[in-house]
Amino acid sequence: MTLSKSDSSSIKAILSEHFQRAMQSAGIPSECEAHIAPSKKVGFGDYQANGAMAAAKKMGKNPRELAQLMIDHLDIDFIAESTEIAGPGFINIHLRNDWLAQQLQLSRKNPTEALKTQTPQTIVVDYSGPNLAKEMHVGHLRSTIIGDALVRLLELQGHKVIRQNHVGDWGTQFGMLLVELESHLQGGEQAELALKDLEGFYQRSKKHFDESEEFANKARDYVVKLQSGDAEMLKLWNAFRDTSLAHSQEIYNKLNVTLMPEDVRGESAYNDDLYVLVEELKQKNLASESQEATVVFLDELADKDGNPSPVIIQKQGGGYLYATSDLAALRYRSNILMADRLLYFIDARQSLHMQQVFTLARKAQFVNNTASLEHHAFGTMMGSDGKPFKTRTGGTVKLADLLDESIERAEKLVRSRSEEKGVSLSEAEYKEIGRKVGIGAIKYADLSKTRTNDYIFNWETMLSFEGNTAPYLQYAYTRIQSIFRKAKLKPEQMTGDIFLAHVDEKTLAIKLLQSAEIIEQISHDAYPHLLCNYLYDVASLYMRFYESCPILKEGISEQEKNSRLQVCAATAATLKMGLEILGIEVMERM
RNA sequence: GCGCCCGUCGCUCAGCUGGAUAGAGCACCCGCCUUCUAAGCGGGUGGUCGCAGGUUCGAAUCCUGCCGGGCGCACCA
Repeated sequence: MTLSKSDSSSIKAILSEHFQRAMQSAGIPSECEAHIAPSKKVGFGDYQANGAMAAAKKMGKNPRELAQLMIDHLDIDFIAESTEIAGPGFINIHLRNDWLAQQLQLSRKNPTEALKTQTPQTIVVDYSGPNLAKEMHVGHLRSTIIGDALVRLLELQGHKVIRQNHVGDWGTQFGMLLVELESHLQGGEQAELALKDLEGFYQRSKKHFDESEEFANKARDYVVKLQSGDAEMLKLWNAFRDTSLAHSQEIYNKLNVTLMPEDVRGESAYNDDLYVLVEELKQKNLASESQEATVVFLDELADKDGNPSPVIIQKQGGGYLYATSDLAALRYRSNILMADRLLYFIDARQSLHMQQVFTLARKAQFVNNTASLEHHAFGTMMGSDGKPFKTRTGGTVKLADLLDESIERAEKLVRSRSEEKGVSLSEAEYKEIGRKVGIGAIKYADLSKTRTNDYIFNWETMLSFEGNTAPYLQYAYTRIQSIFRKAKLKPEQMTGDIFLAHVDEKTLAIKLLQSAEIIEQISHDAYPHLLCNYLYDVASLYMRFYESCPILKEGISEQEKNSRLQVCAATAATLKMGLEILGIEVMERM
């Protein structure tokens, strides 16, 4: 039998299709599913089909007998060496070693082919979005790295991905910032220098605003001038914006995040759309005046008593709010960027707001009917006390400081470990490894937690170098590299047949062949922790294989050595690909 | 008050489109380095899955109600 393209996508897909076919021939109603899943226990085969019980229930038959009937109609000899019925009607499937070996060999030739989507889409991803008035802090970490992981994953699948960094570069606060900046520039100072400490600059201008009536009045005046397009103001604003954006870019570079200056499209970009947008909403009879503001009442989000949910789109005095610019951005992304999916990686506290904006955009037909609007919310980073992560003195933790501390701690750990082992690396190597491990640890600690939940930040856990951490995965990778160095071979050059003789080889091979399933799932649900868990499984199974299957040692035949080296190469490739999706770098040694 | 999220070994977290004996790391105990990096591997101790009902052949997972914690609910973003 020849396998179609979709057939070859994953073990699960192949088994599902064949079981479905068998169930059909066995006269089982088509709405019944095979429910194929990897087995959780060693004794239960490699995969299992759990659908017989539900189908038997529906048909009023004995589940074990029905399972037998399914097996009788099953044609999976090419992939499975045996099947057996267990318990109330589980079908345990034992996969063929030669088939797995062959699949692994195929995947070695073109590792990313199985990941490619059959239906490429245009996907706009909104993430990071810092407020340019202040320095980036820990609160920006999750949006930035989760969004970036999804962007990388979707691009790997072959989608057209458009990054949108919706920075806060507009609004009343810029009045006071521009007044403050102007006084610095008039004193002959360069913008870069004046804004070196962005946080301090913000605090000082806030202080002046609060304490000086004259300063405050000037600030209000500057806002009006800026928003009406005054050239002097724009020049000042651009100086501020450019400097602040450079700060963010520095963080992105350090974090190994793919956002670039051209991905920035901030609130200011929609300034000219806001008036028009509000007028349109009025004309469509969606917006009305209420308590001197312009408000849209959404019946779709009404409470129990039927009170509609209010969304203010223009406040008293005519100012616009973030709901208004979010709507403008939504329309731009759907109509101009032609997005099939619009992904938002924003704090869970914005859930109601996002729901309102999405509902309103649909109602006003600002977005294409078929476009998928998705808010992928996430929880908060907490300190060891279970409260939002703060400095010892209760202040906001700057992202730059957090990253620097992590790099410093990681480098120190790498050095002390090397000294213990008597290994000595060059100064440059220590720096590079420290950076990769430090950044990797901080990102992985975050990405490996379920996105929607709050999580507790802990230096010791994430840099303990044990368990489900970035360093563990990086270490597994370097172990493999070390073998190839010793064998004087290159992983990518390995060819020839693979044999899966040992049970630990087989288990690892099955796991390696599951990467496409995982990637596919994450592309829908946007849960990077699934990838982390998968990679941890891969690394753990590799470590086990490493212990039980000697590769370069005496008494190993050339054929076996070559086969095992290919298993190593496949593992390294999977680890590297997975870590690259997460934006975590690997190294040759550590 | 209404809405959203969460409650799983001592700690940090998986598992939640219902499936077999609830998993992992840390901590604790016992083993494994003259051979591919011991930042590793194997084994063990430890859990009435917040509580109570319900649906089901089967519930940590679905439904209802409580208890406990976090967050959000009109002019900041």
